[in-house]
Amino acid sequence: MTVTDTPRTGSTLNEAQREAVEHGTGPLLVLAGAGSGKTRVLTSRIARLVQLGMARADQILAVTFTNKAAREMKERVARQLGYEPRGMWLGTFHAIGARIVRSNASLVGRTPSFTIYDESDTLGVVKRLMDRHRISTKTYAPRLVSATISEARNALVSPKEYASLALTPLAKALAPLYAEWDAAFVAANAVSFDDLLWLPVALLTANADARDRLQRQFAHVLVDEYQDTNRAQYELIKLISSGERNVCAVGDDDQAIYGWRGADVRNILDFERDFPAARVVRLEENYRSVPQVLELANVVISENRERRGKTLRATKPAGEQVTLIGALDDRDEAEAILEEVSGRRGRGDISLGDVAVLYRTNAQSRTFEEALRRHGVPYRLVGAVRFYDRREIKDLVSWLRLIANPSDIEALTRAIASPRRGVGEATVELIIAGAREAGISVLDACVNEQVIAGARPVTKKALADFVGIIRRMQVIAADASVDRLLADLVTTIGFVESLRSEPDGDERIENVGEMIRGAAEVVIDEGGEVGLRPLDRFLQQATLAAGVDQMGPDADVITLMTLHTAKGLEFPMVVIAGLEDGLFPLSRSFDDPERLEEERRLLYVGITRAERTLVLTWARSRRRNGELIQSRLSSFITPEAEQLLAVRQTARLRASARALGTQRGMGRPDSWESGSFGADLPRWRPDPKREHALDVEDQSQDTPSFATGERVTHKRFGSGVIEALSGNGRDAKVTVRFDDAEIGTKKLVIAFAGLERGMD
DNA sequence: CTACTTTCTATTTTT
DNA sequence: TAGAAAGTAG
Repeated sequence: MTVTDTPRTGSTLNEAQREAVEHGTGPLLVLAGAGSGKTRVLTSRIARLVQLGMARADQILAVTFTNKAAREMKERVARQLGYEPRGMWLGTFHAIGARIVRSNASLVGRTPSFTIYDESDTLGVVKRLMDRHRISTKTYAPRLVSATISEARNALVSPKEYASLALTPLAKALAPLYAEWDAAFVAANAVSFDDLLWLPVALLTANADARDRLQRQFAHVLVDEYQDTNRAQYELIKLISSGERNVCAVGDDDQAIYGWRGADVRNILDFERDFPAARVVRLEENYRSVPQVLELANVVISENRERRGKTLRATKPAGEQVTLIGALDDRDEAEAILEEVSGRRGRGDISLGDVAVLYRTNAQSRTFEEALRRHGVPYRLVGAVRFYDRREIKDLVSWLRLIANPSDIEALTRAIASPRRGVGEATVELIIAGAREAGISVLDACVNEQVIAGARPVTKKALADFVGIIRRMQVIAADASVDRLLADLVTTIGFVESLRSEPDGDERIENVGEMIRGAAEVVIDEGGEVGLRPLDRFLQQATLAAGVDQMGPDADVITLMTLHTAKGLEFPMVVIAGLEDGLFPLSRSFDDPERLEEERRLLYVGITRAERTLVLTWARSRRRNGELIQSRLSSFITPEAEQLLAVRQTARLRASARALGTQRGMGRPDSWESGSFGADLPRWRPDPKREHALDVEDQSQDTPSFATGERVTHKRFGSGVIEALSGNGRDAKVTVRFDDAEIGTKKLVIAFAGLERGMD
């Protein structure tokens, strides 16, 4: 597998690419269509700046979204220069943010050994805050609370502003909680993901010295995937670059897929307004995909209204037509995909390593995994379960975190319970509250007589032992390597023994070994940052490295991943599965045009990953959350799009449709009976409005037929959108999300609900 | 305090 | 369906 945008035209740049690379000073926006060589432009530009002496390496800041993209850029710059530049700041937004926070730690109330809290740690903070504010987790789900505050942070809304803007009951309830947000994190000497952006922005806004220093340091700022920047990221870039104004932003508004995380496409749409006199360069020549793929991509994305407008031009010769396969259910879909792959493999067209199966939700991967395992086809699943998310690994990381940062509350609650040592929830809460009141670290609180006065002697003993181990490890951590430290730790706490008695114990023990080995191999890239223990670097690396980054070396195996994860990658053969209304696009986006457009961009991203072969699939019924739901082909496949496709259906879908037809005496066009396998299959045009299988059954039962995404009206609940269908005949049910938020989502038996089509 | 059972509920994407 | 939360027994 290869990564991103490598033009196959040799070493020369095309005219637009050269214009971008050779642009001198002042703001530059590169609108780079998929596969148009944007990484190449970025790296060539950096190399050129350095080579021509326009900037020293340490005067360049280059920001990406993923570690993988950062690593890729680093390698390619080095290759083009012929040596590895020293002192360049090249990393993800979050890594750069962490660096800024660390070098100004005391200004934001932290020490340089602060912990970066991941999502679940942050959720722990939220739960504790909710508890303290007497907000029931039943009224507001902690996840919702966490997401709401995250949204505010990413939009740079301070607790004060939030309180004054609070209108909804949720916002009003949350305002006092958000007011204590910073204190809670300061107490734990921790920082959330969002705060890795928020704190640098706050710091650079308030502190002119720090701002001047960074502005003077960076003569050139380059930003990759600019369309996915959120408010905080945008502001950070502006703050750092307003000195020299040499900003080069590269992105593609058609590939903006992170709106749900606060990204704002307007950042790229309004670039010229934000950076006056900006030069804009468009890269529209695609070096990646066959024209058939690009044509489909163009047709699909042309439905979107909010875009700068750009059409990909193919440079490759014509290839294979894009295929659309309808399947009976998700298992049938997986089998069909395997057939497509093995057929082409048998002909020698592709190898397994050339194939990626992309899907909307992680849950879909299971069916594929089962099918692949059944057939003994090797695969790799990217991104779903991160190594560091495994329980045993998280436990060990918690120990390490507590060694590095004795104030880390979330780490303490985890580490103290693994292995079990007779200290329970009640005692832990006592310690946390005590630490807060006394203004001491949670670790110190464990052995503070006042704090643990109420605990039983056995518990006190257990606590003393626990603290003793951590203190001993702290001494070791001062200069030992992380793998040494880990090995010592694992022995001291008898971790392996404690795992042995558990289910899957062997696998977990195996993972522990892998972690120790991994720690030994972690290349600590100092990047000019000094004065930190190996432990601190290791921990940051562990939390900021996501699934994609752990993608192993190329192997001849099928790759499974979500469409989001696939951004920036390319494969000779791509399968996009689950093209059904309600799944892709997800039902939640049906009534929000902006969300729907984002979903469509996601499909565009998926399509443009394919170099030669693209297969789209959908299943008429699918198991979701333990229930069989019926769907129709995604409305993203418009009639115009469908004209570009070779449409087929699996044998099982045909068989079932025919059976239904005869059984119920429903006639079908003759074309259904012709052909049996392969490319000469009859064309079955699934009319998005009418003919899908559920209709056939339902009509015979005299119950009205509905489809996901359809608008309906209920006598009492008003109008809403159908999210899912389940059961059949008399038991057929619909899940309807009503417009009235108070009513929410309800599951109704069609036969009794008296639903009417459309709005009232 | 822990280990077990039962109940509930919520389902997107991730740095 | 699976994972978390709540409840129960020892």
